[in-house]
Amino acid sequence: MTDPARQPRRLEIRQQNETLILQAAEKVFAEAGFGGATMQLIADLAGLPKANLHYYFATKEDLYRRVVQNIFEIWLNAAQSMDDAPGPVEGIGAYIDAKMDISRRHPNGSKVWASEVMHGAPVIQDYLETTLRDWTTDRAALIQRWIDAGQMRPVNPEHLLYMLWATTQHYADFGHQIETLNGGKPLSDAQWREAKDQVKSMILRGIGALP
Amino acid sequence: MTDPARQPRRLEIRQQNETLILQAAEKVFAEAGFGGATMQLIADLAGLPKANLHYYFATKEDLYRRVVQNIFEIWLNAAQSMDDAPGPVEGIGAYIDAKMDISRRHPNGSKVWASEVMHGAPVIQDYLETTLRDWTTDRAALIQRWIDAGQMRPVNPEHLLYMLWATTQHYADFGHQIETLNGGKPLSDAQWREAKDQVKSMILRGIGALP
DNA sequence: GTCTATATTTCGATAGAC
DNA sequence: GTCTATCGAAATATAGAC
Repeated sequence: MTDPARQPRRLEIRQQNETLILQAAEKVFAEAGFGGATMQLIADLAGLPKANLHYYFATKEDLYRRVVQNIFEIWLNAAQSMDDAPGPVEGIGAYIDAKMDISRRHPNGSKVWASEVMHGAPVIQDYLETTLRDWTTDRAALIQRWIDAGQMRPVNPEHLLYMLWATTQHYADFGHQIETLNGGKPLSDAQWREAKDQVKSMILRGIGALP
Repeated sequence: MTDPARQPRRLEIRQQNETLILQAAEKVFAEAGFGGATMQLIADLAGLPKANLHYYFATKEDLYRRVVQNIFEIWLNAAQSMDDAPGPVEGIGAYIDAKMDISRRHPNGSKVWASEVMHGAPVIQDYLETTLRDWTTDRAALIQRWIDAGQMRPVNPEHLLYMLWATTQHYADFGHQIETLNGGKPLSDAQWREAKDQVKSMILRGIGALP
């Protein structure tokens, strides 16, 4: 009777349903935007009555905020790869690899983030001003140390970071356009490898870290 | 009485009001998304009664479609700069200059386009499959000729185009994030020049067109 | 061509039985 | 914790006088 496998505790039920709802919400918010998404669509995709969504998330905005926070944390974790590297080839190369992998595996999260920022970040402005600003300052300093050590050309670190974000996230946010230009078919495994190689090659050469 | 300056003809009234509505619509669609935008918000911004919008544009989607077409044509015109150039330094350099200028002067149009593509291009899919695909094929061939002539490294032309679009449009689409990281202030004239120089320098060196 | 009033639909959110 | 029924607000779009 108290076997968790047969009779899940309240907490486990809550976590399971929250995850289910969050996955459905990410997809619907990505495809329709915040304003275009409806609680009914999310509920249908999750296979739950609409009222249950309001039981787990008080408002549509609460649900949306959780979706945005998720992708932000995924990106922050991926950035660890940059910190332990001995130089830009390894550090920026690993960061590009990680960001490209996320664009492939979490395209919807990336789109929700992009949409949120494009609309003026009404919900996560505090993240931009605290966590993201601190992260950016630290990584700009790291890049500057590589420049001072002669490991790459003297570029503006902020604009390099913008280029890294823009280029890698483009494969998620504009994935539909890329797919259309690819004859209507998603990029294959080989094409994704090619994309990563091309992005790394052009950027690492662009900053003088590779000959 | 028939003086056009005092007594505008019907056609002129129509064009004036259409332009007024389209400008307001671009701003509202950019800030709220298609689903979040309301005809009332657009009407208020244009200073017209809501019913007048439906007199000039039958539906919200018709109005939206016109806004998306506008930015697309602006980008196509800007691409002329690439065609007459003797090589990648001049051609891609001029294209980056033009795209960066558009990101600064038409950030809302860029955001509406980005949002449309992110949501699967429900309204302008035919543009992607015809005009954009042809444009991309032609420019990829142009880049390939520069490669064959030894004017740049052998990169994948499509991925170079993606990098150009991503990097330049990022300054419009993620302008709010950039502004926040810039201390809450928009980029100054000097900072926009710096951005253009950095983007051109990194990309042109990345493709081996500059030493 | 302009504008007020309104029809109709749909949404977010909640009440209350189970 | 689940679900049906429903409320009240807000949206698109239109009717019809001017």
